[in-house]
Amino acid sequence: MSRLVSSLNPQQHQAVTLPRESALILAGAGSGKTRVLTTRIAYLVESGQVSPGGILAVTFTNKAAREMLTRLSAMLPINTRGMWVGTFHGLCNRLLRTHFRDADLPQLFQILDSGDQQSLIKRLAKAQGLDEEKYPPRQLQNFINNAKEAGLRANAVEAGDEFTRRMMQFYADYDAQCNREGVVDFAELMLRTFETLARNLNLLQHYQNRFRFILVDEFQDTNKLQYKWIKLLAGTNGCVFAVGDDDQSIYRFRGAEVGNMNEFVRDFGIREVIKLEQNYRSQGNILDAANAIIAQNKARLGKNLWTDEGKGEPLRIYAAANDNEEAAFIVDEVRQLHREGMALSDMALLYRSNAQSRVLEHSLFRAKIAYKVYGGLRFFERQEIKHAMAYLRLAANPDDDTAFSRVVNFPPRGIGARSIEQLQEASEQGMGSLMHVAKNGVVGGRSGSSIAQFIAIIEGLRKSAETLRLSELIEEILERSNLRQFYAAEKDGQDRLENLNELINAAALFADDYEHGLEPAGESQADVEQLEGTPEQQLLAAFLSHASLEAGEREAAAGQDALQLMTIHSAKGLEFSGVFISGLEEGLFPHDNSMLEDGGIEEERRLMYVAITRARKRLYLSYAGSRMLHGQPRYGIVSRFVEEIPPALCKWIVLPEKQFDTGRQSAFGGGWGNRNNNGGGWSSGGGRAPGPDKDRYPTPVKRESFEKARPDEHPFAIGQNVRHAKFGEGVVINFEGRGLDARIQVRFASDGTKWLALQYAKLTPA
DNA sequence: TGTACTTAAGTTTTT
DNA sequence: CTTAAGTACA
Repeated sequence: MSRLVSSLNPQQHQAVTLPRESALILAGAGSGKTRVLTTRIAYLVESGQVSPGGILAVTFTNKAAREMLTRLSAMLPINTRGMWVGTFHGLCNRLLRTHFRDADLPQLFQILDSGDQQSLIKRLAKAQGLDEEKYPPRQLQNFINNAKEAGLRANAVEAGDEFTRRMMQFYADYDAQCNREGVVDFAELMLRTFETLARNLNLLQHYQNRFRFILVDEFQDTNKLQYKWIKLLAGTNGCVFAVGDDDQSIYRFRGAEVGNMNEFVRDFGIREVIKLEQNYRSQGNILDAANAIIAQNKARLGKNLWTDEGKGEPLRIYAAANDNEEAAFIVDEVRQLHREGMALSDMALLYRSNAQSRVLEHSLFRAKIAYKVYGGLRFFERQEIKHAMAYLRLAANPDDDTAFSRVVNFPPRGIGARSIEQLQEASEQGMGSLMHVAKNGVVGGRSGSSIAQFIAIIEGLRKSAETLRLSELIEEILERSNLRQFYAAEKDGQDRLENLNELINAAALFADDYEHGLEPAGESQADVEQLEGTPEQQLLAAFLSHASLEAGEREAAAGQDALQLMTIHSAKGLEFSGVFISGLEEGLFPHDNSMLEDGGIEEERRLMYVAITRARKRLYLSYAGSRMLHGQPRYGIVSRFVEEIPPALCKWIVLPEKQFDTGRQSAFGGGWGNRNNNGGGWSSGGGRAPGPDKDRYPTPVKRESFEKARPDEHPFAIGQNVRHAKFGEGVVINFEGRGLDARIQVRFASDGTKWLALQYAKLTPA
């Protein structure tokens, strides 16, 4: 016992050893959050307060769940089998599989991923003759998911206007269709579980009694429904250990409600909020910068990170003339750090939006620096894998229309759009699923026989599914469907073939784990209802769930030492010795779109906070005076977030060969160091803010660029910094018209982008 | 049915 | 610029 808690700091210790009462742990970045969570579980089990079966620990990602399990098995001598540790959706899946009858689901219900969901919506919208212009599938999907994530069924959605009423109707039809097919989408997993428990008192009490301790990771990311779900399971006597960080709440756009933290304090009568503020990751200057930035936010619970490890190096800031130069700078610094012994894999290059990776990749590629981009397609999202899985889904559930539509004519077997339409029409007239009407011979002629062929393939697979091993079944799918032959004949099909073979491999591995009880779908005897069906069916269902719920890493091929490229969002939770935050320009980061939303800037600022706190030792911030965006140059000024960092923590990098002149500040680089001419001070500090050391780093002007950018007929240059009497400072980004009609477009630091009539606008060079 | 061209749009993402 | 999705045509 003492072994577990002896090396914890006082706050961690307090959190881990709390008596049985609900608590909120405000865990700052790098404060040992996962450690506290897992040690708490180990402590509870080891001190005999609960048996493993009484633990429910819930996370958002499979990765986090795996990490927790790995750490737990290292801490506890006993096996972790009886514990319920998983993602919200994984745990819901587990509950629904066990209680499929109470949930009104077929035993082998399928899970639709976002792509599947969208194709179902498209199919349905088309069948209803819904105007795609007025009701874009994407919007319908959002409407449905938002409603479900708020815990609302179609009949509960308030519809004030005709438009909403129509979407509500569609939502109802969509749900009906899902029920007919026996499929559930992600949000449905949560909502259905919630409803099943809420309406079945026996079941609810069983689980409320069972889960003596509920632990929630990344609590700030929970949506309304997830919070309701937690409350329901906790009941009146529950004990919820919620760990989160409001300052790292960056997922509002997908339904996360930071407000749940305050709700939680109120609903559960939390007496004390424990703050973990000691940081074990970053050096002092980095933490000071993070603290200073996040302090600008008003809506906070309040927290300040500290370390006893010393200040470390200053943050390095670089103002590039353009995106290419920014990339070149990063390449040089990465090289240098690598030479000094920092592993490439210990460095991250972060950006706000994926599109920014292109230029960076280009430079890295030319410089022959190994890099890895996160965020690509995942294994189970690949086209060829989805096709193979569709056959597998039909083997498990022939009424899965989404799977049917995907492969009825793939590989092409001469079933045209008209035939598929006929099937769909028949299906809508209440004649059952696509497979069902297909069997009834709705389509005649040559297509009819092709369809019969397809049915025969599926029927054969269904038979095989009863006897063959999973990997053998997939092997058979590849052969009988002609998928393998099809890709073998395609000119670029080689990779796809390899992936298909990998699928067989993955299935074999999965089956192995499953039989050894490593996969949670194999239920423990403690549960109310035993799983039914043959072992083969269970395994098949588990594998299909696995494919939907855990689509695989978004990581490129692993192994080699490589620089890590990713968006700031995907960097959350990770740490690196060296971190580059690129593209720190107004409009890009904070992103333009965020400025329209209420609280948008604060969310962007939290994103900046997350980015900064990824760094252990060295942190670079860079921005570019101009960058190509959508094929056009876009001129930017330095992000407000750079200005919010106390200048004393920063060192401005100016490359020797870039020192041209010490004249007035330019323009082109969006400020090259001194954005404000306040006597060398750099705006935010006031007083004796050091900013760039002028003796060593004269403020450069990049002449060539400056000259090129100045159209003769205008008094201002594109890229030039200007001052407006009312709007303050900004940068000229465009012109329109000539003479008295000429208008000038300026991106202001505080008021966004505006078009001004050149004749009237009182602009002065800044 | 498949290929070639046009057109529009372009934050962030897990399950 | 780049990509995805839709349209026109052989």
